[in-house]
Amino acid sequence: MAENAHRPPIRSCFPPSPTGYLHVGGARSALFDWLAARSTGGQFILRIEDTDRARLQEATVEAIFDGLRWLGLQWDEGPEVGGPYGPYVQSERLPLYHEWARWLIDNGHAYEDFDPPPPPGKPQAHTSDETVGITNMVRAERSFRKYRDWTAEQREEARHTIAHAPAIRFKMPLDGETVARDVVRGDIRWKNTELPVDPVLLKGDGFPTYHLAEAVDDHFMKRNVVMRGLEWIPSMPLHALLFRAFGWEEPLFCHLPLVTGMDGKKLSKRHGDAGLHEYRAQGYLPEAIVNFCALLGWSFGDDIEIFSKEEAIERFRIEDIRPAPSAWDMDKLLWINSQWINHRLTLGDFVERALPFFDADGLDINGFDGEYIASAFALVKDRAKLLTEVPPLTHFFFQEPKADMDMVRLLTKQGSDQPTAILEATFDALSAAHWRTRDDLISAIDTVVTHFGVKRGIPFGLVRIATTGRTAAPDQADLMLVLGPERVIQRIRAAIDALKATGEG
RNA sequence: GGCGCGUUCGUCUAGUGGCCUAGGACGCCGCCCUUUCAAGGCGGAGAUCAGGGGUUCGAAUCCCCUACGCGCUACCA
Repeated sequence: MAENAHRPPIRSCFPPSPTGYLHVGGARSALFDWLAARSTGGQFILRIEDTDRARLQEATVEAIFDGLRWLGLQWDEGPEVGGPYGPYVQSERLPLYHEWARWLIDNGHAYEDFDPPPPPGKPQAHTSDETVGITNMVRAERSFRKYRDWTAEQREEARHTIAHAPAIRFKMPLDGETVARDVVRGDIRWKNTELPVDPVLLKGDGFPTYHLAEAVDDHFMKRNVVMRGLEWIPSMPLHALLFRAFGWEEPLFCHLPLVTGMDGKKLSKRHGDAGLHEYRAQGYLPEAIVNFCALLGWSFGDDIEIFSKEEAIERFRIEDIRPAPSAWDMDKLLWINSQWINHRLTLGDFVERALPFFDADGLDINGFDGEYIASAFALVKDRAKLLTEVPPLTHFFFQEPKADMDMVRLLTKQGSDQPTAILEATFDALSAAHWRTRDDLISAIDTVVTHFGVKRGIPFGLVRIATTGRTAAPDQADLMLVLGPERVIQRIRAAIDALKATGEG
C-alpha cells in the first residue's frame, strides 16, 4: 500500500554471469530485485559479471536480456540502456578493480601472493573426511600466508624473480569475530579463525574475483541491497569485511531461499529448472511465471494467489521474504497459468499470444477473417491451460473434420441406437432454424429431443461429433453460431453420408 | 570433518505469546451447475506446527539441546 512510498529507495542489481541461459532460479532473483526497486521508487540495475573467462559464453548475454524482457523486468540501468555509473559489464571495469586492490595493499588490507597460479578448473573435491578434518589446523600453514608479512624489500625482489603476475589476497582478521546482518535472518556471526584464509581478490590473469568486483561495483553503482541466493551466505562476512576495510557503507544483505525440486533436492532440469525460453515454448505466460516465482518465499497476503507484478509492487517488502526453501511445483504453475489465460487476459491479448502457436502447429489460419478467429478463440479462452493447447482446441474452426471411420465409430458409440435418423432430423431442424441466438439453435435441437424422446445429450453429442470430430468441445450452441449455418449443415450432411456409406445406424 | 542456514497439511503458504480445537491455495476425492469438456459454486480427507526440554497463567510463535535437510569449504560465480 502507501506504506511503501515512505521507504528508502532501493537500488537493486541482478548480476548474471553469462555462462548459460536464464533459468527459473535466476528469474526469481531478478523478479525480487525488480520488485524491491519498483516498490520503493528505486532503480533496478543489470550488471554482467563476466570475470570468469574460462566459463564465459558470449552468446548467452543476449538470451538473458531476452528472458528478462519477456518477463517484463525492464532494467533502469545496465547494458543497452546505460546509466550514470557504467560501464555495467565487469570486464570493462578492470582499471577500477586494480586501483582499489592497490589501495587495499597500500592501506595494509591486502597483499601479493607470489606463488604460481594453481592449474585451471575446479579443484579436487575433498573426499577424505580425515583430510577435511584437519583443514582448520592446516589453514594457518597455507603457503601464501608467509607473504602476508613480507617487507617492501622482499616483495620488490620477488617481483623480479617470478614470471607470472601475483594474485592479490585480502588480509582476513586473525582473531575475534565478524557479525553481518541478513535482512531475512538477522545477525549471523562467525569466528574469524573459521573464515576462509585470505581469499584472492585479484587473480593472476588480472581479473577480479567475485568478491572484489562485487564490493567495488556495488559501492560505485550505489547498490544498497544485495539480494542473492543463499549459497552466498558463507561469503557474507568477507564481503562485509571488504566494505569495512574500504570504509564504505555496507549494503543490506538479503539472501533468498533456495528453490528446490519437489523432492527437496537442488532444482535441476528434471525438476523443471528449464531455461525460460522452454517455458515460453510450452505455452506458459510470462505473467504466470512471474506470479508463481513471486510465491516462492513470499506471499501476497489476504489469501490472494493470482496477481500481477504491478499489483505485487504495492505490497512487496524485502523483510517479508521467508528464510525456508521452497519447491518448484509444476502443478501449481500450470494452475496459475490457466488462471491467467482464463480470467486475467483480455480476449484481444489472448488472440495475439495464441496466434504464434499455430505456426508451430503447422496449421495456417492466415486466410481467415480476424473476427472469426477471435470469436473462435473466445470459446476456448476459459478452458485452455497452456497457449499450446489453443491450436488443437480450435482446429475444427479452421479445418473441416474428416467424416471417416473414426467419426462413424464415435457417432455410433455415442449412446443412441439410431444416430442416422437423429442426425437427419437435427439436420432438418437446424436447416429451418433462424441462427440468430443460442436459443434459436437450442430450441431447434429440442424439437428433435421431443420427437425421439431422448436425452438432450444425444442430439447435441451427435452434432458435436459431426461438426468438430471430437466428443469434447466448447458449448455446442456457441460453437455452431461461430461456425455458421453453411459449415454446420454441410458437416452434418457429410457425417450422415459417412454413416450411410458404412451401413451403420 | 568444520562452519553456516533451514524445518507449519504431499506442495506453496498465513501465523511474530492468548482471536489456532492452526486459516488459505495447488493437487486429490465427492456433490452442484450442465448438451460434452473446461471454468465456476459447495463440501471432504489431509499438519499432535521436525523431536525433546525449558521460560510463561498461556507457545507454532521466546531460549536451549537433538535429529534431519540443504549450502559453503577455488586465483567459479
